Amino acid sequence: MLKYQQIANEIEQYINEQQLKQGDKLPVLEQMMSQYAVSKSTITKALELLERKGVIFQLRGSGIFVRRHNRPGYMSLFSTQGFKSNLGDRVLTSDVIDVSVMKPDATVAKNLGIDVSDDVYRVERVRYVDGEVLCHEESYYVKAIVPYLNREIVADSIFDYVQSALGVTIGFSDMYLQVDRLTEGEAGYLGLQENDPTLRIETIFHLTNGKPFDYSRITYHYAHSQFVIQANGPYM
Amino acid sequence: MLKYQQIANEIEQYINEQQLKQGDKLPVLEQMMSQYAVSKSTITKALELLERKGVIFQLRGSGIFVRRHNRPGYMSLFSTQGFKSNLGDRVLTSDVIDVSVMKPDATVAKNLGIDVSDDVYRVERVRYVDGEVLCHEESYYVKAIVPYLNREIVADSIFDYVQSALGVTIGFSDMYLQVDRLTEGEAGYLGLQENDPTLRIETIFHLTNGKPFDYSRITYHYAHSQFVIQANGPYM
DNA sequence: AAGTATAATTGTACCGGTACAATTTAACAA
DNA sequence: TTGTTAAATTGTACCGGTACAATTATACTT
Repeated sequence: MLKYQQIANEIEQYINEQQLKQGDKLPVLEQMMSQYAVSKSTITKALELLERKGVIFQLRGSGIFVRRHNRPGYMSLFSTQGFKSNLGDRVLTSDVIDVSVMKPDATVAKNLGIDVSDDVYRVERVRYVDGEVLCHEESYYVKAIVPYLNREIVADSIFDYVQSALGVTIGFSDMYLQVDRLTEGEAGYLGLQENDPTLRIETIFHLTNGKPFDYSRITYHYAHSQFVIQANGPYM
Repeated sequence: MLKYQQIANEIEQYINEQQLKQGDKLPVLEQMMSQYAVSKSTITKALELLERKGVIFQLRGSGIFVRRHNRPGYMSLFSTQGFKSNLGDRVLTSDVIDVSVMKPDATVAKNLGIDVSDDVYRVERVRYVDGEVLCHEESYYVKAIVPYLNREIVADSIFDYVQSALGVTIGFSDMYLQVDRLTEGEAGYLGLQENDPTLRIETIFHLTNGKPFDYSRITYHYAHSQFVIQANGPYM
């Protein structure tokens, strides 16, 4: 692991262990430099990472401060989207409904930038947090990139698998949000009524080289999905 | 304006003017260095800014490439949240319902980190994109930080005003998302029916020094609000 | 006590450099 | 042609430095 990532992790761990609150001051840059025995720019990169993550904010002339939002119940939108799993102490489980190889329809092919004759894995799941229904997910993986999946892998974290077993690294993703009403089928999976409100998120995950490899449609249970996004400045 | 911001702007402008598409390659780092006559680290900072904004992605050993999402109809979630106004060519207007000074209730005071005896501005608006109802907004500004507002200012962009006229700079914000049903009153403003689905977003805007100065509750028209979020890597 | 100028603190912008890892291209061999 | 190896390309990590702007603390005045 890179130095600045390692340092960022240690600082975050320190904040959690010491149970620091919003506004609490961290050691100054110069002290961190000597503590971790690295140059200023390395510390700066570590802090920048934490700033983007919403863990700290920096104020020139003053210091480095802890940033915390004040609503414990809310999940980070990105944590439910394959990213860093900071659901805290909450447990994420899945019911696997389908894992199969198939040909994509026109919409799926377009979103994945492939041909309708190329193979994809189709995965359908219902996901739970602490036993409560969170969402229904239907996702498609480019088989040329993810050559093998099974129910066991899919029951756990697919992203951990492709990352560690296949050495595939996720670069960026485009998420499309929309509020809508549930169809009858979806309502069944979520234990709700047809036409109940829902948040639909379609996401296209790209590798670091820009190639799409996963297109997923998620339908959230409106009562069990409260999200937080920590944004930075006018320049985000 | 800072060098790296200026360069970032020029690069983005170049991409738009040349109508570059997803995957198109930009000049290499070294050429940019000589073109703008700055050091490598300055170019790197400019590119990093654009990467966070979702405008480019960089691939070591290969080059710098244009990133574009492929759904023209969708608005960036942050552009409707006071941030960079890249709604493209779409026009944002407002009906001002209320601008008044008052004492906050307990909830508002808590979210703004002030006392119920402190003054706040209350602003209520209905917002439109290209004439269609987008959302109903109710927001509260700490009067100690924003000492004066009127209907004219509020009809335009409040953030531009506080930024330019008051010299106040926005640091970061916490956004809380939730799907729910409309109340009768809200439905009236949005031209919808009671119990129709809606996206509610509460946002707390902070200054660079970490002090909250704006707490707003926005209720979106489900049929006219489609959002895109361009996220970066597992480390966001 | 309250304001005002001054100095110390502290993070950010920017420079210029070395080493390196990932990718692409070129050269080569089967 | 096809696969393999080597070399060139290209962005990233990390170092160490100077200058500076924003904040905070101090000393000084009134």
